[in-house]
Amino acid sequence: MPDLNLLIDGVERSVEVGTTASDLYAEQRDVVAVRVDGELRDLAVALDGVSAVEAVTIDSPDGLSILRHSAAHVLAQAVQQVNPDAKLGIGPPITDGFYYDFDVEEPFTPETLKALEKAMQRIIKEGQTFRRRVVSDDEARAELAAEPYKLELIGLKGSGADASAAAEGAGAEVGAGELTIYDNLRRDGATAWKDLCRGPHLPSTRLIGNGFSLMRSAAAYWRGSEKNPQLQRIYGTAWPTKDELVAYKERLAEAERRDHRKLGAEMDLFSFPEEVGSGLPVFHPKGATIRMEMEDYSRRRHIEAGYSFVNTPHITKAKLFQTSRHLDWYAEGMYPPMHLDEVRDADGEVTRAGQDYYLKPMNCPMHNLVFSARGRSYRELPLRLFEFGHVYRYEKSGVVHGLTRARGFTQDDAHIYTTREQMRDELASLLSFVLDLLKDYGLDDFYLELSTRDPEKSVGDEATWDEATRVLEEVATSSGLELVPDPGGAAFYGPKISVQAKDAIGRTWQLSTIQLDFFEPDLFELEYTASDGSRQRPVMIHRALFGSIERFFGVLLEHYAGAFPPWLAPVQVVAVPVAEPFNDYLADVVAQLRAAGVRAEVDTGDDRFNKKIRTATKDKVPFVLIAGGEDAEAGAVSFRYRDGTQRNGVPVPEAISLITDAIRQRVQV
RNA sequence: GCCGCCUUAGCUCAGUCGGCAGAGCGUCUCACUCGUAAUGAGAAGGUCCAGGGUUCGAUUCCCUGAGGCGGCUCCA
Repeated sequence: MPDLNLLIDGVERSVEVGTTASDLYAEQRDVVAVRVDGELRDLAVALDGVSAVEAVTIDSPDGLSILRHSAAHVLAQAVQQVNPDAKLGIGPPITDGFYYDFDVEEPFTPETLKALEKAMQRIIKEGQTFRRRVVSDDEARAELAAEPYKLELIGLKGSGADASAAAEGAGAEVGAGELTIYDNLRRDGATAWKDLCRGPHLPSTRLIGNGFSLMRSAAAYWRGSEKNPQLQRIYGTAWPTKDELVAYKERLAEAERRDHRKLGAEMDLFSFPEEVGSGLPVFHPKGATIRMEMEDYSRRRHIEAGYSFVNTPHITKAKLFQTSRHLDWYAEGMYPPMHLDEVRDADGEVTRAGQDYYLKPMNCPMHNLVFSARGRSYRELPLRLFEFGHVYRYEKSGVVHGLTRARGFTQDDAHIYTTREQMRDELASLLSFVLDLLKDYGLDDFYLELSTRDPEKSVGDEATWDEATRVLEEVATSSGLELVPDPGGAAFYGPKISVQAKDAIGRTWQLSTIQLDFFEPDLFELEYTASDGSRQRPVMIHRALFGSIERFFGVLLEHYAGAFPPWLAPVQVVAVPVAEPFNDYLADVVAQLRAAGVRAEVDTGDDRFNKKIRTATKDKVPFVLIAGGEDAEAGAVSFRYRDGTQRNGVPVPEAISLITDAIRQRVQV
């Protein structure tokens, strides 16, 4: 009696009434769930009344999320096994893994994580099944009376609010439609554990197998607000196979090897002296050399693109940041003021009022003052003011992170003043300028993000925001790159496009930002004289390309894993004599290289030849030049590259032009 | 800022159940050293993050602070 007709993986078929998806895919072990009429469901779902069903395999994005979400449930079961007093928060899948939040008396330790992993292993081996059960709000409240956080989630859902908006990850618990509880059933049918959950889940815990691992514990605010209590979060990862787990851990290890903080110390590039202060880097000679090259090339390109260079102080009176509204909006992100010039008499009475000076967190107010230093004509626009401007932001102590989140850093900051008519063309050419320049530093995989207005945190009228947003969107779209929306991500004064770049190991970094600003020109009453003699207000574009030089330095350091292309490498050539008698021969070659502007050194130390090769290789020097008797007699040198390949007997003049060409063309070797 | 962990030689890390502090690498010295990733020997190097407390005695235990790490919140 084949009386159900439906599309199965796109093929029209007939099945008996009462057939479930797991009947359908009984032979396919990698199918862990199904999409019925577009909705993800457990394999146990009956197909009555269904018009289309598709398999969800464990290695698909949906399948991986289901695997990880089920692993989170197993973790929670394990935690409550070990500690029955632990209260459950939420436990969603995330990129590469999952987490689960718990309210517990004592935070988790690495030892408890190990014990929990063992407990999870036992649950997995039991082969528990996940059973979905629809409950009413009241039933759920009764069953979960001992779980205060779950009750709160039920309340949120009841209030009609979007649960996923109310708490990141909460959507995985209560979803939008009916409320469901998932029971974990032992093989004898007994309920081992249960959790409020939208599902779907794996058919059996066995599928989590050997591919999971608990990674770390940390505190996290309940429902993501620092006003709420902190729960203890356990992060884990889960993969369909052990091999994939191992590969994932290897990716993490590779990222750790490339960590710019580690490479920065190893390669003697920069440090954060405790005596200076948290988040305030100092650059050592080699690091400063890389910076210099980064900046010099950028300067040259900016000159070619018609920018004017300015220089402004690091510190200014409070008035300037009152005008710019920074003190209204970001005072807590700024270093506290220095109160200067106050005079008191013998009684301690103020006889001359002092005033507050602030370290600058942004350069734009200063650049506005350059604009308004004299009358401006439409003929000067677009006026592009550029500065490597050092700024200071008082980042919270817990967020400071190497060069990527520092308290003092240098923006490659430009402010472009245009007419409204010029704005669109200027933005389009600006975006291609930005992308071209980033490519020259070795990054070439980009996407764009469009950050739009946050009504809670913005100045100005909606119509102006709409216009600005529309123009940015058009420019971004016409670049042909992928455009990802970032609603509410804009600064208070205008929407922005940000360029996200992927590095050598696939991580994305937010680099350049291009920000439209219709409001600061008002605040500073900026004006130019138009062709008809009227006074007009310019539009302002904020633009940082590296974002911060320090941060971009860190990104490049990790991207290249320290092996910079020759033009950026702090030491471009190390000359290694085969034995001491050839020191002078190589000193002469190095002198010629230096005369050609190459950063070259001879290793005249006491180490033996092989050790010198090893040292140069570990220092990631792009060109190692070797000479012994053969080379010296032929007036030649031999190249050894970082990967161990050789090019022997190259005549010195040819070697020099080979090196200088590679530097000039900014190629990697 | 919040939670947890950490801070010992220039670097990476041992160690001391409270009793004069250790290794490898690096540095320095001497000898050795002619073809592509570690020659050997010796030496120097420490307020065991800082301040306070407990103790006959603190690098070790307790408190406070600084700095770092992993998250959370934040990131103009």
